[in-house]
Amino acid sequence: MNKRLEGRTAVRPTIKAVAAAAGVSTAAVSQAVNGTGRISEATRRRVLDAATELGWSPSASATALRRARTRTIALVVRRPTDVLGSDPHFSELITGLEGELAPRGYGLLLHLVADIAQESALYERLVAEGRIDGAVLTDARADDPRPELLRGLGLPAVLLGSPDAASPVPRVGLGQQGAGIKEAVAHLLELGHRRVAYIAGPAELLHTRLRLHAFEEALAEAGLAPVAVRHSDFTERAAVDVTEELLALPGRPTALVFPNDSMAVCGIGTAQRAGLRVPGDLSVVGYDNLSLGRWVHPRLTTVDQQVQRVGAAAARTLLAGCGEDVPPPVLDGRPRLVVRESTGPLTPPT
Amino acid sequence: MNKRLEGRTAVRPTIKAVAAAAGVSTAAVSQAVNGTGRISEATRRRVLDAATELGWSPSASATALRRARTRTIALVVRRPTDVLGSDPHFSELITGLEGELAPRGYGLLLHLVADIAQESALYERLVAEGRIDGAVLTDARADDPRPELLRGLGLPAVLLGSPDAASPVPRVGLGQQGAGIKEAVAHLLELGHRRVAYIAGPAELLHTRLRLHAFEEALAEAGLAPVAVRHSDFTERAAVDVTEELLALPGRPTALVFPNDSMAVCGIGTAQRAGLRVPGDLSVVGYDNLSLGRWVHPRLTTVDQQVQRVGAAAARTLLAGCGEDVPPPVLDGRPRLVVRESTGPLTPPT
DNA sequence: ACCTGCTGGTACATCGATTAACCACCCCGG
DNA sequence: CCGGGGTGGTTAATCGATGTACCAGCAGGT
Repeated sequence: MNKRLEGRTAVRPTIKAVAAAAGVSTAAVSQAVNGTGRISEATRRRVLDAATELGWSPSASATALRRARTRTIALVVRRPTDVLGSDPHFSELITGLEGELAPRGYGLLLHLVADIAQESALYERLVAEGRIDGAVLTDARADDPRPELLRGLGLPAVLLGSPDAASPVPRVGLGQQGAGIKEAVAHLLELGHRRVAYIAGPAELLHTRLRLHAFEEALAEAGLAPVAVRHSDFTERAAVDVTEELLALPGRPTALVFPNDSMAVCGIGTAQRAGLRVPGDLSVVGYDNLSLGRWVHPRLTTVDQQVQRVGAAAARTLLAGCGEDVPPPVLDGRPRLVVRESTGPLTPPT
Repeated sequence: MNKRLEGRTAVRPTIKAVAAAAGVSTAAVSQAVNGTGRISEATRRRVLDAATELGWSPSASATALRRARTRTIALVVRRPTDVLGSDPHFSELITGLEGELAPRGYGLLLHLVADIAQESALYERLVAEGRIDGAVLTDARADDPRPELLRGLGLPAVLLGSPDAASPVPRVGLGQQGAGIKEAVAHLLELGHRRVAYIAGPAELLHTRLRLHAFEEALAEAGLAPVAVRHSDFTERAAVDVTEELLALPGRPTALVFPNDSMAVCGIGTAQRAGLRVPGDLSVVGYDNLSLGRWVHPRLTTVDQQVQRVGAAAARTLLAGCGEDVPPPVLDGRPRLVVRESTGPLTPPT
């Protein structure tokens, strides 16, 4: 209070201070706080009181050093395509993760990288420095080097994506990944569409393949083939370019299926600019069920895949891998189509 | 290689192993790596070689314990309104921060909280545990308790917002915060609009006040007053509700100014659904220059405030506060209007 | 009286790195 | 031949918490 020279940094109390205040040894404090060892209820209470009195929490660095546990999980986002910005995916994922991590004292370390090589190098550094206890891998790809890498590094990890496939690390995701797209195609067919085009994500991503496969299969079951299939990099720019190209096609598609909602919204804008009515002349389907889609005009028909719940499940799996005692994640359900206004039957010009 | 029982976790090398490999003491290794002490160039190289050979990096926990420095910065996001998801703000901010933090070995610890009380409690815990070296405070409010709190805790911090005001912690942001809105109003007036309404953010946020004030001032200079001013919570839902209300007003506004782009997009959708043409019957201005806005129909007129650059500047300021030797941030410029298609003169129905 | 067993603690080594204090050695001038 | 001053390291204490090994004291059985 009346210290003349208030230091730049307030000195934080250590376990010693608490021990002194409670009149016990530091070992006793440790045991009282962690519930280990043999400590009478009376002294335990005395210690805890002293701790709150002094505002003491065990130093994370010291505990981490001693226990070789940092209570930190890494989430690395690749951003050549600025997935973080354009894709609501990540905010929802983070929300889901945090909901499970925070209550258990775990933190989420966020990093951005340019490509998968940088990402791998980053994991190696983080592990070498002992900065993290686990990692969440997003955007599973074919021949993904990361699961093998992390297994080799001995770092617990989960890979987001279809839970079916075998993998060096656990996979967490809704089952029947293709179900949403199949539903979307069925919906379009029912509306009378026969010329449907598909805008896919980057070819190297696993879910791109799964969904594309589902799309083609669903069409094939009706004896149809896609008017066109284009791969994209998830950017809004690509959405516009591809849409323009597809709309210029002879035998123009009457329905477009996009790999995410922001692209779908841009696709709608592009179609409207070209003088087409949505859905009168063109139906559009998105993916992810971004909240924005509920309010644009026309409201977006899209696929919901409950990213937030997947995030929560991923966190639990990871915590279990870190030796934490958590209830096993339950993840039922599958991606589901949400029908709104951007899909409909073709209507003659008024 | 031929170990029978490969442990779950690969044993990471320590400084001792490196010392042994290089034939020196651990002190020498430390000095070689940190460039401190007196070490000959020859042994230094030998040590560094041994380190890379073994794939050793100093343990973050041990270093943190010794140096009382974690090389971690906290970013806490309040999400009653899911700012993370709806606002591109955060992705850009994170991008800007990471660009400066990562090259210096700093990490970004991300947390989500419900309200400012939880946020304060979180800072106290993070500091008590010594988990972070600094914090980025977003969404400055009137009577913000956080700067004072963090100063009291001795934690370096920066507050994003107008750099003018005095504050217990440095503030980083573009100057002339109101400039963008003033430009927007001037633009609307020039287009002939006289009935302009303003949808503001939450009243307690500082930038809400600044912008609102700029808005009212700019109108007043032309001898006008706002048709209406409504506060909102940044959600898309609110955008729709407020827009519907304003459009039902007697003496309906001919131009709407929104506090962010996703709300503006929703506002446009709402107007269109009500049968209004944008911009023929209603002009709409957003804020943030979200990339989506470039592609919707009509393309969104908005205000760009270079969040990414602000993020970079914030990171530098913070790093300097942590004793890091960084070039001082330069942050010139001011928010600027980006005119696109969602604003225009009123046009008679065709 | 003496051993056993239990309760409730304490002393000390340890995790991995940093750093102040110290020292061995060599060169050189006097 | 000896002292002074570099050079190039080493030794040992330390950061804060944890956990093993140990010990004091006491009750009870014989």
